[in-house]
Amino acid sequence: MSANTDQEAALRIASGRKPFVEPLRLGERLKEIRLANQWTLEDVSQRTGLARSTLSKIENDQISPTFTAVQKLIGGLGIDLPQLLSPPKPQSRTFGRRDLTRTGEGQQHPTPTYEHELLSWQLAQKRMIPFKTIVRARSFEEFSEWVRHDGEEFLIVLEGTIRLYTEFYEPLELERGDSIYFDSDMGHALVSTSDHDAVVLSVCTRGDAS
Amino acid sequence: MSANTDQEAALRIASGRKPFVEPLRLGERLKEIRLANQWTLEDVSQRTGLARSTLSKIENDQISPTFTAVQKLIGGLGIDLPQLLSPPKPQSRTFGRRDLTRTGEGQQHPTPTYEHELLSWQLAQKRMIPFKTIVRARSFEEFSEWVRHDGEEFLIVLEGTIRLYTEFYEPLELERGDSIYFDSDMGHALVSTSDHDAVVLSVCTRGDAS
DNA sequence: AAAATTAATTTCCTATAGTGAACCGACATG
DNA sequence: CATGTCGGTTCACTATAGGAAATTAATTTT
Repeated sequence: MSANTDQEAALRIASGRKPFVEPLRLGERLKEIRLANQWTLEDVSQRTGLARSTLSKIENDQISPTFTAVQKLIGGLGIDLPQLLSPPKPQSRTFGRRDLTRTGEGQQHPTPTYEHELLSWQLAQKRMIPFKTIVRARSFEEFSEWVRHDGEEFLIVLEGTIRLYTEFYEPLELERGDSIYFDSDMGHALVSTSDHDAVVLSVCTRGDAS
Repeated sequence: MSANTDQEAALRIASGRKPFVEPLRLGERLKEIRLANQWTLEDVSQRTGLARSTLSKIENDQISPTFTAVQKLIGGLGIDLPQLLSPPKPQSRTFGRRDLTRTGEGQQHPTPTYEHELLSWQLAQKRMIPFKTIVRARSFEEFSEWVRHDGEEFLIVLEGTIRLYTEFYEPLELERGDSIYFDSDMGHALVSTSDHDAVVLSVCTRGDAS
């Protein structure tokens, strides 16, 4: 009866997947905030304009609130989203999260020029995004635009050799084992200079605020 | 026809409340992100598991996505909530940093059990610390204490096979190509289970305090 | 202890989010 | 120009979130 957790769990089991600490317990957190302020469901209902029953169901993970409902919550309770989402009790941690990804079991994201495989994708709230990329492109001309995203990126060549183009600099030839660290809001692009496709591992930082 | 603004406004007036929450146009922002990456609705559908039609309606503020839908969005697009909610960023820097490290040219830090090679060590002010480690240890007994440090760690096996011990969990056997992401304040330790030394690549987050 | 009070849950119904399929331009290609 | 096909919107339908009221659980009152 829990909102979407069952089917997801089923999926996870079906696909032989493991641990995963993921879905941030929004309901739990809401209840925590409510109790901390000694509010009753009725109080919160007054403040947010949501029905008591609805609030109860949200707290018990029986429904997944619509985004407008979430907005009413944060508006009515005078909190902000990160507060509502941040997992309860960040300080006194008595456990740790971990998420294993076996070779080839990442989340695949194919594009014409690259083939990305997102690693550790089952773990939410990460500060880094790791992924493997198969580099198909063979010439710079295949790109219409620079790749560009906030933050920093670390990259190491796992297979083959590549040429890394970056804005403001000369292209670099990277061989297997070579690595590079750069500001990823600087335009960049990769091509394989091997006869076969090259494989690189990247780790990006993720914009914070939480 | 707009997803929630009308009723919310009415409510606010009726209850004499002040508008805390900016009426953040989630749909608009989503479309922005989608176009910035040159994704079609179909692409996003693939990544998130949401229907094309649903995405279209979200973008046009015809529906208010359920929170599980929002989670699928941020999961599938590899972004986080603040990013999805905050309006576009001022951008365009006029330079960028980069630091190349050729194979074996990192800064060496030998210890009895591990041999660390710090990568991109010439670049200061990084948000991530990448390094290669040659794992010499062959049994858990060689450790007197858990390794433990603030933040998060991503690790992938480059050569050989290892066993990863972590607090709170069972040990894991990792083969070449397998990777794992974990909270590094949770105690952890590595041993090689190959006949030769194993090599792993790690990336740690850096505490913003230091 | 029964009755009254208060807070959370559950029920049952309605409103709406989510889906697949059909539908529309806008561009190709023959 | 017919004929694809590609990206997006709309439609008809199903699944589920949200609300009003009944139910349950726990306290307090008399």
